[in-house]
Amino acid sequence: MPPALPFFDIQPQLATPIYRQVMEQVQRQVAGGQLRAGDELPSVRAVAERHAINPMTVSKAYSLLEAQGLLERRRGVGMVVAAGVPTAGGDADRLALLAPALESAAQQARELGIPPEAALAAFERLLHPDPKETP
Amino acid sequence: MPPALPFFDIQPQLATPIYRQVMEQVQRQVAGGQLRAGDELPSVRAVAERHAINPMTVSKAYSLLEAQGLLERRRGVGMVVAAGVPTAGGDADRLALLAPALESAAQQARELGIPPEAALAAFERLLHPDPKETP
Amino acid sequence: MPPALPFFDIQPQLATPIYRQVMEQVQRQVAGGQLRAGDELPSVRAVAERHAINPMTVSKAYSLLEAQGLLERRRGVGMVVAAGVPTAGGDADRLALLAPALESAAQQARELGIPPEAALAAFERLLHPDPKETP
Amino acid sequence: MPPALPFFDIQPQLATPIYRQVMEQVQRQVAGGQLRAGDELPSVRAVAERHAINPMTVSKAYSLLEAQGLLERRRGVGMVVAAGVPTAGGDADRLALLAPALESAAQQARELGIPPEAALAAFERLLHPDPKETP
DNA sequence: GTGGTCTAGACCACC
DNA sequence: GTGGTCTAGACCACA
Repeated sequence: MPPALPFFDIQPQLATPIYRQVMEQVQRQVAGGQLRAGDELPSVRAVAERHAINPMTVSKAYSLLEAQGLLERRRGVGMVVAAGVPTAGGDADRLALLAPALESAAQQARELGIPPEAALAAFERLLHPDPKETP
Repeated sequence: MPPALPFFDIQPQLATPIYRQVMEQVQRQVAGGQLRAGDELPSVRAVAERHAINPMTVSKAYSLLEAQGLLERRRGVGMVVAAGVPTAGGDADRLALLAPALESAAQQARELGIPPEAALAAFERLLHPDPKETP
Repeated sequence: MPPALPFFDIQPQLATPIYRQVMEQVQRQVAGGQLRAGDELPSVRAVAERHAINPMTVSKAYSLLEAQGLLERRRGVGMVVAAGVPTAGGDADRLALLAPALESAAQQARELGIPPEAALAAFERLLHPDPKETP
Repeated sequence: MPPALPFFDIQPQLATPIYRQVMEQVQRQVAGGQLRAGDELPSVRAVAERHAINPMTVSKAYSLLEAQGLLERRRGVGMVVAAGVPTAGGDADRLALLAPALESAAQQARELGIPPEAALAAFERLLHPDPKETP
């Protein structure tokens, strides 16, 4: 039982379509180990109501993840993380998933003429967001 | 004379539309100082042929940049970086342009369960890509 | 240029959802060689109008086939059979695609107590449907 | 006494709903003569345990067959094949029940470009599955 | 012209 | 309760 699933972090104003935001977050949470084989996902309707979006949008995300083999449909129960999925990807796998975002950021830094040290410092600040949130 | 413009780095398979890839790269190169007021841009036709994309796509990007005041149309010459454009943004400005990419990468790293040090190390490797390119 | 694409054979009254009927027919026509790498598919709107179904239904089929790697989206052009797809599957591949249908029919024949010869004869009649259509 | 009922052949991963798989198999075994008027069916609970499915699913199938007049509920005994049911349909009736499956297979063979002889041969192989199972 | 996304709502099917 | 399918229609983005 996943205790208090944080649902998802949906931002409709982004260029990335909502259904893709859902897909990518599930993919990363599976790769990161927050979601493991057999874990249930929040129901289509629950997610839709929570974020005030259309159930079909959520359903689309889930269906595509099912087609990818990441989720399984349990009739009358809902969607669960597929059995064959490794509990957590190796470090290399996870870094591979992060690579595109880092490459894009690095290219932008270069185009902006920002020195590597400055870019690194800014990134480090974002990685340790708010120390006082863990009392 | 812009010394051997590297044209652009166009990837049609990305979700980001091609005309936006062009726009963003010009914007960043101007902000970063690689492109300065008066510099010529490669012709629409040249860019289109080089990357096997539709000339209308390049033209659309240039036109939107012109509407933004970043480029100017010089009769018989082509597009040049507009006169009023500051030679290079301040450090804060440039970091602000980089911030969204870094935030996105940081969020992904967190969701993937990648420790900050590993993410930083990977980023650093990408920021110093190939030492022998600077002879 | 595929000369006079026969579109698809859609039967809304079947239990099989329409989007699956489309998917399966494309898959089989690719495996059978009627559709080859680079061939264009009829546009979403054309198919929808032709069969009086909703464009989204067709779009869903195409999108899933794209996710499978069988189709590619050409921006502003439409969907084409993906480049990496083999011109026609080997005989074994094609028979493998046919197997489930044959197995199901064989099981039903057994359950119905129909002797193999009778089932075979009935099948043969259906495989040579209408000799006078080739004048 | 039905001699060692083979229960059913249930495949939850198929698109066909489980209760329909049960219904169709009973219908065909009655049409084929394997099940005759008065024969007992395995209990709901037994079927459910045997195939690890929900008892309500089996019950639904039985109830629908009862509504069709194919089965009868005998107090304290369970479901039996109804009295009025003909011992076995005529050959034409049974072939009519098989026809849809054969038509579907024939269409698929055509779309796959499989020559009739090859399809027939494959079908024949499946109809004579395992000679040594009849000792 | 092309496909993509999202909505609102209906109805179905399964468990 | 669960997800699936389809519709009608709007609006966007790309080439």
